[in-house]
Amino acid sequence: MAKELAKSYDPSEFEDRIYDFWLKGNYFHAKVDEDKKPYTIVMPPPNITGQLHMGHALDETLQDILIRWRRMQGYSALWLPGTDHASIATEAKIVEAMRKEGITKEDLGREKFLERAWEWKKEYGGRITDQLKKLGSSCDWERERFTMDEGCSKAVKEVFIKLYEKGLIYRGERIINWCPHCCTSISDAEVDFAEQEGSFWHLRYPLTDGSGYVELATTRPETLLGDTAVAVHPDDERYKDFVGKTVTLPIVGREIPVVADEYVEQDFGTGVVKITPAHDPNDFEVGLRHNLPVINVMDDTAVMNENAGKYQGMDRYECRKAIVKDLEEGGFLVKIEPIKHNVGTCYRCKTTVEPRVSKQWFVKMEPLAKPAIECVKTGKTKFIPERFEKVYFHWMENIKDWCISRQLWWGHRIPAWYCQDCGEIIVSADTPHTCPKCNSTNLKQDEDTLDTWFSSALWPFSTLGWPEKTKELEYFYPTNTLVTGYDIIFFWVARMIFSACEHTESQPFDTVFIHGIVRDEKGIKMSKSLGNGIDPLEIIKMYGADALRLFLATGNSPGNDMRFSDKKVESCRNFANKLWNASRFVHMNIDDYDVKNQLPDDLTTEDKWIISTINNVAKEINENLDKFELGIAVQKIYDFTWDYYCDWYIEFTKPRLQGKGKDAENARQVLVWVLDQTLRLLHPFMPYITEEIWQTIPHTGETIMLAKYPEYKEELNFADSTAQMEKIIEAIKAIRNRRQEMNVPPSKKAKIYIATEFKDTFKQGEKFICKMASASGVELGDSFNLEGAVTIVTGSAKIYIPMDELVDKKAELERLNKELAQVEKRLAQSEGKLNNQGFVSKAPADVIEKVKGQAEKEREKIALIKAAIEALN
RNA sequence: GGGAGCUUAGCUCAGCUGGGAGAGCAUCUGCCUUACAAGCAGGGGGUCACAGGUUCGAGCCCUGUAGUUCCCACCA
Repeated sequence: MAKELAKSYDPSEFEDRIYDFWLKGNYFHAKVDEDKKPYTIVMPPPNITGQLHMGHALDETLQDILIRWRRMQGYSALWLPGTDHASIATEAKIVEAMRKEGITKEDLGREKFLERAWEWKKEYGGRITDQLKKLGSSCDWERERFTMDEGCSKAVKEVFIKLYEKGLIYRGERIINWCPHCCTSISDAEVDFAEQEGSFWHLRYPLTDGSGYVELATTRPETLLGDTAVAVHPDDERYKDFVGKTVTLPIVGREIPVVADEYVEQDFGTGVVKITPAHDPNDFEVGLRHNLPVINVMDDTAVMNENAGKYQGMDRYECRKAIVKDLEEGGFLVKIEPIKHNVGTCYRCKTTVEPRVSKQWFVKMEPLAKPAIECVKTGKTKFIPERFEKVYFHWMENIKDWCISRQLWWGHRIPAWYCQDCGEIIVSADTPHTCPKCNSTNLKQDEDTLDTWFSSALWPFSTLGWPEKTKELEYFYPTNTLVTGYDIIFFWVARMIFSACEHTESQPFDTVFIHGIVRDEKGIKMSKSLGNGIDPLEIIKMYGADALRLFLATGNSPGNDMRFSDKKVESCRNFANKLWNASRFVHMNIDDYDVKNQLPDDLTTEDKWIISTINNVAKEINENLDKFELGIAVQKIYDFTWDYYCDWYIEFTKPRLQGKGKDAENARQVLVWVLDQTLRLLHPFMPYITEEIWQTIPHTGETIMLAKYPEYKEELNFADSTAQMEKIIEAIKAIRNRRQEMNVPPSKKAKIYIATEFKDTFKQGEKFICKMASASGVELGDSFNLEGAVTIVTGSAKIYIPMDELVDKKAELERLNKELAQVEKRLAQSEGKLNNQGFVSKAPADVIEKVKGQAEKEREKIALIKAAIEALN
């Protein structure tokens, strides 16, 4: 550790060194310690394909603040890190790399492909965690996990089998969202709706008996090939006679029934809907109700299949064009109407999703959702801010079954085998060798893997050893705080809650602390495609991790988005520099002495004032942090450091430090003690700079990370001294103000006369007034009669500055009159309240007292100003 | 269609349970005062979107309106 501080603040000089120091000291490691209370955060695992972005930086910063704070408070604070295998994203990356080599997944085969994937993971999977370290994240790296490691895989199998045996996992033919690009099913949550320009093709389907036709409209004419009915509303008078008849499907020539179904809205369009059960979720339901055949007309890549007749082999959009052309030629096309409509797209690749009937595995959600709703309703888990609970309830209460199978190779393979002889399904953790039903050995495992979120849903407990009853699980679980963005409440938070309720009979965490997203300077969401992302690592290089962290913590309120701003990060860096220089000042004054980091017995008024102030700040900060008001908390330390410690206290010590005796020694001790407290308060927010400085000042302990977090102590509360110092500061400010208004150069000193009843207070403040308000001397008295002096009135004193030659009498009168008007206005307000019966009878006593006091002061001030005006005239 | 957030200084935003509006940046003025010009001191700048209501008292609570952002559902 450095013994002295460099001349200027250069975070790049020490941040990496400090992080290594922490790692070497093993300070991030949380032990099962029955003498301490546990505090646990599991990190939302970033994708192994990920690159650190501002969203991570925010998420990590908030978690690190909480964990460092609790650790300093004496908790056994565990921040458990890890990464997610991200099946779709990772598989896509590897397939893409292979494509460049000219090979496909199929060329390679499953095993070889997985070998490659694991190679890739080995090579790049740690990149994101290395980047997290730059932020100063104090995660317990010894406990780092991966969603596909042995333990997590075991948990996944356990859960799958448990749910299957309970009948909560089933396999069935349902309509699902299919991504033709990723070639896999995706869950409802993974579909993004995007508004697109499209068309309404109005078509005529002739009645088979030749008695006319029905007109209907579609946005996807190519699905006509899979139509198995047209539907009308049962009450629709217009089509009453049509129900039961058949129409002949244009081009195809298939005879399909006209059915009546409540699903159809009479008022929309013509009131007739074509029914394509294989390619539309609503139509699928209609099909079930009317026993309609399901004709799938596309293959995995959305290319028309053998059921598409002459269109076979065409891409769905090619087919659309061809069909429209044929319909037009056949006289079936009435008109084309341009429309804007929402189209489902794959959240990973943005390809338009094709709804499609397919055999998949599902989780039956309703029985799982119930306890999960209860969990939040009863407050076992609460959201911060609370409004997100509404979002959560709405989703949970309207939940549909979860499609969990994916046609991918990278992921947890579904632990189900099919007997090739009798069709029996065997779900088992270990590979079965014979069919329990027919004893056949001809078994084949399901080819599919599970949705990535299936394993992430178990993260809070699978990472602690579940299903084993480990001592870690016993001690650290349920976890305390989950910190994440509102954008993954459905994907992840909700699923963790119902999984925990089902499998651990407990909430996974007691608080979900939700934050917003970091937007760019213009308020636009940062995205790869727009190229407006800002790389946190670049910002760290430029300003330091502490500055970035301070920026992310400041001005950020729970659940709200924030804008990135270079300027703000810069001003945060400036704050770091301020702290750095204040510390250098302290060093200048202690390095040649043997200074103890403890408070002396005899404290001056200003010592008591600064001690009392930071003592109360500590109290408020702990309260704010308890309520997850991180932004407010850090603002208070910022203000204390800059506005109290630097601007005033350090200045107060300067005259004392000139001296040699006990007073100077005491000042040195208080300077160090308050700096130490400040560094501790600030440490969770700005860990690097606080450690770097702390190591250079007198301290006990190895690291500030394990120093006790300051808390309020009654014996350090000095209300009287605080009131006294406030009087002096008010006077200094008032004098400075007047001097500047009159353009008096700082070099010109003037004697100050103070008429006050608080003579002791101002006697003590004399040296400060001289130094900080450019006074050559101070004279105290009950009243002064000074011709041509400038008069300043504060709440506790009347101050005169005799500077005849500088006083512009007219301007001075003007100023005094202006001030008089202001104070009179104030007084009118105060008196208005006091004369108001309602106020006097209903307002709380302390408020009434306060207003009375104000009115009193205002009257005094008015009298003084009037006297000053009198004197000038 | 349903729901949520936001609207406060020129800009970006804080403002915790209702009790005399704040910060950073920008701007203006004066300062190289030996920790710091990444700084010091001081100033100017606000009908807290609008309209009602509750209250002794509203930036804060209630109702409505407008603008704006987002989420959910999805209509063929």
